[in-house]
Amino acid sequence: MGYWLFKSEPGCFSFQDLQSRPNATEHWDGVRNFQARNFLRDEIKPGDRVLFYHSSIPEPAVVGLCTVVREGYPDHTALDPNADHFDPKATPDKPIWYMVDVRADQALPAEVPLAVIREHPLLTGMPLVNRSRLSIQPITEEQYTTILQLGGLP
DNA sequence: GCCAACGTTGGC
DNA sequence: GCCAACGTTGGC
Repeated sequence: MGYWLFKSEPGCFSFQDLQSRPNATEHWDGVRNFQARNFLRDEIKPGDRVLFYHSSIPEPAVVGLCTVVREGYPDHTALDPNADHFDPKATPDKPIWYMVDVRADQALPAEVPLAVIREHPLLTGMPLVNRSRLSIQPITEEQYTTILQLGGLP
């Protein structure tokens, strides 16, 4: 099973937004970065665990837990001229961009702020610390379980 | 609002 | 294929 961290600006799409969706599921669309695309298309599988991270706010933090419910498939918003992340180079035959579907599991009892992650000896290898701009990040099982403990889960 | 990091674009 | 210019992200 894989472990991942997905970033989102809560003003755009928050963990609470995800929880409020039918069945708490949503398409994770709009990713327009090739490295993140490769993870979405090739590596992220149903059942993988995801940490939901809120970025670009005064105290950025991991706030909730999700599970992947559908593996990568073409992100049709790239084909829609009226969509925010329209890409004129994408076609139905060569969609370029991919998305997965995720389901919210639960909010962490306590948010885990970036400042805490930076200082924790087991977490300094997380991409958040060195590659903060990558929007879909692979993490280890140890990093995942450590964040859960910091967030108040057994 | 600033700035560092880094990804993308385009000229050659 | 290189590299400078430019745009975006995201922490502070």
